[in-house]
Amino acid sequence: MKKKILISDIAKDLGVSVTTVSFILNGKAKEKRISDGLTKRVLDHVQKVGYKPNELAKSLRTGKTKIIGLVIEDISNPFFANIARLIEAKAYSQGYRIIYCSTDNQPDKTIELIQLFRDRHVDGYIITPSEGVRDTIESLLNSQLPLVLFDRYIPGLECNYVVSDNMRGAYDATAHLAQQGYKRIALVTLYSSQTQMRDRMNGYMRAIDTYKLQPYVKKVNLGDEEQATVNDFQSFLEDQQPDAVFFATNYLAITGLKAIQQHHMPFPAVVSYDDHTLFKLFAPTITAVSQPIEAIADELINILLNQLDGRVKAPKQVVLPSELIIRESSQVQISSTAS
Amino acid sequence: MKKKILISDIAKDLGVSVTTVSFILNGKAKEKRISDGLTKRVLDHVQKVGYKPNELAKSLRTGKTKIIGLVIEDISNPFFANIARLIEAKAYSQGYRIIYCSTDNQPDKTIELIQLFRDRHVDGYIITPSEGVRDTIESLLNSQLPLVLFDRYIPGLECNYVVSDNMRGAYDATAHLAQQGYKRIALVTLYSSQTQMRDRMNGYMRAIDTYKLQPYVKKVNLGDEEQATVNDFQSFLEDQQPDAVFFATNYLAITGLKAIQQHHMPFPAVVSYDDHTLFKLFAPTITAVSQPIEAIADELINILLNQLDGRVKAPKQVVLPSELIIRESSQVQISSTAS
DNA sequence: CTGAAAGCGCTAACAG
DNA sequence: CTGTTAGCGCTTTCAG
Repeated sequence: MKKKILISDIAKDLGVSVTTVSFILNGKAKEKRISDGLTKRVLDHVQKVGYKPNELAKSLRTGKTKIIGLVIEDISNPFFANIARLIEAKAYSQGYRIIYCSTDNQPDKTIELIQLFRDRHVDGYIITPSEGVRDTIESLLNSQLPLVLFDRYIPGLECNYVVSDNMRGAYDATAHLAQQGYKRIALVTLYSSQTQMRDRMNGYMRAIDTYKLQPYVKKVNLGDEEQATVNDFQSFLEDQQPDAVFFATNYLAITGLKAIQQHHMPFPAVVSYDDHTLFKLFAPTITAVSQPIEAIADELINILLNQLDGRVKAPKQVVLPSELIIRESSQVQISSTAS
Repeated sequence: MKKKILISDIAKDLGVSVTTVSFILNGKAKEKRISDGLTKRVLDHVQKVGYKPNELAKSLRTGKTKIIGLVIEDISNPFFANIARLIEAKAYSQGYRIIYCSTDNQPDKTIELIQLFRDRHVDGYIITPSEGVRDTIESLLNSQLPLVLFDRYIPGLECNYVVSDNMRGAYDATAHLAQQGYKRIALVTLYSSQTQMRDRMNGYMRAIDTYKLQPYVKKVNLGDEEQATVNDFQSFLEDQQPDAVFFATNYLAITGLKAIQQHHMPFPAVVSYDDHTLFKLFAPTITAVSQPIEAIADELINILLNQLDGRVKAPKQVVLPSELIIRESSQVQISSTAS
């Protein structure tokens, strides 16, 4: 069961040179005009003795690792986990593996992780950039490393990315609430000037303008303890008495729902950016802006693979539409506590 | 920005030998009696020019990759994603990276993935074994590779594992339902003879015996399309008219809840094995058997690190208690459709 | 078609 | 304390 067979062993076994074996193993038999008979003989023997080339040596020699580095905000967030899952499947079918780390959206950690992947010579990068990593990304770009950002991008940086149409999604969500007759529509978002948050804010504001409403914005810290955030929400709800709340991410929505339920306050209308498996099971079911997860994953991996194949392309920047899935939580009229 | 600096470059720069530099870089300065002055000089210079050793070459040379292979059923399942998250953090702090793949619980894929990791010379393995992978695991064991299984184990195989006390958890859940006065308590589980499923079944049956009830068991296929499973559930519910249902996994519970809601049937009592962030927000809130995720992750990584450190240990088999979190869904008395 | 041989960059005997 | 050097296992010129 020892895996000690070397390419030289199999060359010796068959009385041929390692070069020949190497060529055959790397599919260059035809190109190098090696006879079909020999090719088959080698392949059969390799199969029989179960020889597996040492990928490490291969990588050292070729500079290719066949590994993609996935630098993601948080793998335990269903949105990211689902994307990771889809990317993994695609990558796998192309012979690439995934190595990943979660950044918690902390710049230091993100920078360190990217460096780590770089030390490990991953072939390509898929990254959700946190704030303050522009230099690091630029350095990757300068080194011509295949790279694609997602969920958010870095303004002004010529770079592949795949994001959803956050502005439009947020506009649609807010407009929908306005059309339902809600007057005090609040936005709950993060302290963050990343593009996805900024765009959701802008979409919200545009709808507020369109419908001539007043904005009510609550910002919270991503890192805070959940119960603190819950309390924070509750005082916001009490102070501002919104009759509808648009949450800028699904974990904000979840925390918000906790706040609402724990306090047994009148249930405001609710819309979440990002859907969640269970939102359709809630009572009431939760209206959500659903990002096209599959399309995002597809674009990501395609862009990256194209780069990896050396088809050097101009930066590709993809903005995919989100879909507003209207459920009960934005239609219940029981709670118009509007002034 | 080119990262082309070699260890020989820095040796040359400083007029010392590569050995010296290598020793210093690997923390063997003291051991090799290299002067503090020189050590500092080297370290400073390395810092200054930003030299990073090529990890690939290092790995090829030492046989260590500092990578842990995580072979998991499905990274998009919150239970696994959360464990992955915790493992990642621990591993990271010890200088290990994670490389992962999802198996969908398919034997072929699992075997292939393990082989892949092996080719890549990962230093250790954390695996949720699917059925039919005994030989592969044994081969890993024979090769003395650090390895720990979790969520389920392979009966009769002397091997590290970390699981929760599935039997007890299932017993507690079922007993709780019985104590609440439910008479027709159904178990919804998978077609699977893996240990975790088998033990949950056994726990259920023991409670059924204890309380002298009749068992009602529904098995479904993991791979089926969700809507098919939903329909399947519905006919089961109609046929058997259980007044309580114990779901053997949280995704079964979620699918089950969909079935119940879509059909607007009387809401039976519900308990889920595995908790879920949103279960406490449901109406009714969902009673669940909660696995000690942090403890599981801790044990996993500790066992693995101990092995990686060469502290060869006798196989360690850890069974952690689960906790029954009683919420509304197992107490609502509105729907005792008991015969 | 095939073989010899030069590395990829680093570690660690071994010999000063 | 330090330098020389032999590989780790594989790919890939460059000559046959």
